Amino acid sequence: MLGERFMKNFDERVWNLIRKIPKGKITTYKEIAKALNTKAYRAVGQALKRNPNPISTPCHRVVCSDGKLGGYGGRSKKGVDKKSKLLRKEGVEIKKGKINLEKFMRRFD
DNA sequence: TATTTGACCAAGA
DNA sequence: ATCTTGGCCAAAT
Repeated sequence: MLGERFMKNFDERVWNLIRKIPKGKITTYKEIAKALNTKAYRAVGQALKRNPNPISTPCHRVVCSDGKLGGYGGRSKKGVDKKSKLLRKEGVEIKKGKINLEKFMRRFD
């Protein structure tokens, strides 16, 4: 994308994508990497952890490819619980700690 | 410059 | 269903 040309670094591209996820939808670390034409799944997680602005960047909408939540605010149980709550409040169903990806995934085609 | 560190992923000795 | 392993890549140390 031409718009991407002016992006500074990897982290910022990740944050920008996340801001596009609407309430009630989620995406995975892998999908983000794919959208950026890279295989840096892990680096995506790191980027979220380094998220400078949790207010404008809804990092709770990013989960693992197997439907499990992944981490939030360091990978404490408490953080994940919070992530779970936020998602439910937005309408995302979570059964047995997992999300139905088919149903809630936001794709970046 | 080199090594270490992850909020990951997929396959399975 | 859970755990281990090797691979992956950018940032931090």
